[in-house]
Amino acid sequence: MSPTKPVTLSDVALLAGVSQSAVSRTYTPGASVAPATRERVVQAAVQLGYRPNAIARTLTTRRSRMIGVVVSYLQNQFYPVVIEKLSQALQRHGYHVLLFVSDGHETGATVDDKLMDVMQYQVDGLVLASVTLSSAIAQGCRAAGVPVVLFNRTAPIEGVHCVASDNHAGGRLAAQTLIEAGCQRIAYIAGLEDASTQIERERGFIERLGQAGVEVSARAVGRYSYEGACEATRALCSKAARPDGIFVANDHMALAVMDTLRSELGLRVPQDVCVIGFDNVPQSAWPAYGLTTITQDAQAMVDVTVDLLLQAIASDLKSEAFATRRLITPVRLVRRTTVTG
Amino acid sequence: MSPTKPVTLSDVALLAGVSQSAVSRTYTPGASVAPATRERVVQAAVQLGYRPNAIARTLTTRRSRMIGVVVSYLQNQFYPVVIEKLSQALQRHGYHVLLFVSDGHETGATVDDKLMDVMQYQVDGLVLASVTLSSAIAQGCRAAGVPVVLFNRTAPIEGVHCVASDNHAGGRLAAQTLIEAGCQRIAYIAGLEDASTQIERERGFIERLGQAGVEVSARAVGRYSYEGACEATRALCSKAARPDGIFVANDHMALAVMDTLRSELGLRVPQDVCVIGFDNVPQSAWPAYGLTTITQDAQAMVDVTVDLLLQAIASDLKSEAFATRRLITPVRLVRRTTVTG
DNA sequence: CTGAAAGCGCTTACAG
DNA sequence: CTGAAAGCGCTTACAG
Repeated sequence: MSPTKPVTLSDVALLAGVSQSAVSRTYTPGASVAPATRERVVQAAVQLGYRPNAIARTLTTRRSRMIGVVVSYLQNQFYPVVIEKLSQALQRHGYHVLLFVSDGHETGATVDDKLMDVMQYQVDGLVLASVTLSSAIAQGCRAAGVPVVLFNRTAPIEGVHCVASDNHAGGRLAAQTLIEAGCQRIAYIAGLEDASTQIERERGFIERLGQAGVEVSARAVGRYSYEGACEATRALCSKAARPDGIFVANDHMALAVMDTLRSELGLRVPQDVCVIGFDNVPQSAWPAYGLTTITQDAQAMVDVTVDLLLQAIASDLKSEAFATRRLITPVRLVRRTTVTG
Repeated sequence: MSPTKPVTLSDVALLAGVSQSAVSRTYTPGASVAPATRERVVQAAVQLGYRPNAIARTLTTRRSRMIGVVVSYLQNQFYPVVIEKLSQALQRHGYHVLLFVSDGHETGATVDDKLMDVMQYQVDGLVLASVTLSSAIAQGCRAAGVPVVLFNRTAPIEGVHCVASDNHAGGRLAAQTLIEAGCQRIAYIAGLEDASTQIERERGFIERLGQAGVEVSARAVGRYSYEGACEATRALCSKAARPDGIFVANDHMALAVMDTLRSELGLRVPQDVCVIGFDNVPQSAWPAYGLTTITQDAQAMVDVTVDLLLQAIASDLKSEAFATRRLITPVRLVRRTTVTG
């Protein structure tokens, strides 16, 4: 099983008795090759077991057909779902994903450094789906000439595209749902303080609450992690007047909130406290939770992202200008069992 | 924001007033460059914002420092965990992962075809963590000269390495646990019939049961999916003598089994029926489930995989022979609340 | 439709 | 320690 040395284009040309150009054109869609020539090339190619070298092609065409995607916390099931859909959508267009998992514990500088590695692979585009990433990096990548889209996140950076759902409207919906359920002491569990998604959801929530003349009775920070959300729940419920309704910044944390409420604090959901989340991850639908939540349509977000990327790449190719896009996907309430009414 | 044309090595050489070789050596660890030369190169490089082109380097060195990883079903939380750990371990060694998500619904030929795309990117190694993949593909990739390791799976293919946990011992442990709990009618819910992992777990299970003089009272196939497991549970419980103990081929399905048992069938776990899974995914520890399970140490499996890959790549470099490895990671019981006793 | 030639951005013997 | 040159495997004007 000694690795045989790879068959190259010129090997094929030799065997087929044609020029390298002819072979190359045979594998370039739309190039002009006589049927007879193509036939001989193909025969030689299969005989030799020829596989074009995508790396060499990248060097000459300056197109790698690779998209860098950066994520951080895969425990939150929203991200695996996104990776799966994104990867499949990209594959359908002949692209592949170069994955980069940023470790949440590292400092910004380290992450940014390692991310620059990804740039060295000449990715044709970059999707940043990590909340913890500095905005500087997005700017840096864009400056390097690669289209970048922030996924499930926004930032007012010229040239950096964003795809997110309507977090503000979602926050409002959550508030309304809790109000209509008759909750009196409404609390909020935040994600990471400076995440745009977190900020928008909270803003919409507070705004709608305010319109009904109610204020958030308590607030804790769950940092987007399961453990953090458990702690936040304990903190909230140790107060004098425990909340009877909680909006949690995402489902992943909301599941932790429910676990803590029921198993640790002996409280019933929704009888003692209503819980509403955001994202609609697969587990939210599992009977053990039946979480009422605001749906974020991952498929729509992915489709929009791929479309955007493809357009941006095409524009780059023709050196056309391509305006910065900030795309917002609609959101809707999914009623299950964790909010009364 | 017009994409500036990238700075190349020769730009740096020009500005620094040295040869390309000098610049190249400055970025090649261990190459001999005079400190003064290096200094001038580095200065020119930062001034120009130079980033080495990993694609060009790959073409000359024949090492891409990319590892292809193939997965299929990311709903099963075991895989996101693996991807995260694998990606991070690889990054630590200067490698990156080219991800390929195979769609479970496609036919083998289609998948294999698309997988061959990944090969065109000259990956230095391949880890196949998809149950549904044909073994032919593993063989094909290996023949192309790339080290391949089957992850969480085994196959007796010369030259194809395997990393899996001790599924047979795990199956035995599950049987023993159910027997000791006093279960009388013990059932099994299988994954995908022809998956090696599925087969080994079941074999160990049946073997240990046999030693205690008991037989599997019922068996259903869950196909590794949540929905499949729900159906399997219904099928099992519609029989005359419903099982009082179930070993489920993995945790992802076991959670579905518990949901169906409790919410749909109104049965208590473990009072009415004991449930034991395999993998120890994060959700199994969540209070809503508290699933008793056989732990598969993902970190250990990943570490072993990376180690193996690195060794195989190094051997290839020196054109040394490298014996086929089949590595088995130990397994252990994690008692929580779904089995009595 | 076809081929010869240059070039993509690097690395690596080979001399010096 | 350093540089000139060849080469990695492809694509792409440019002639014909």
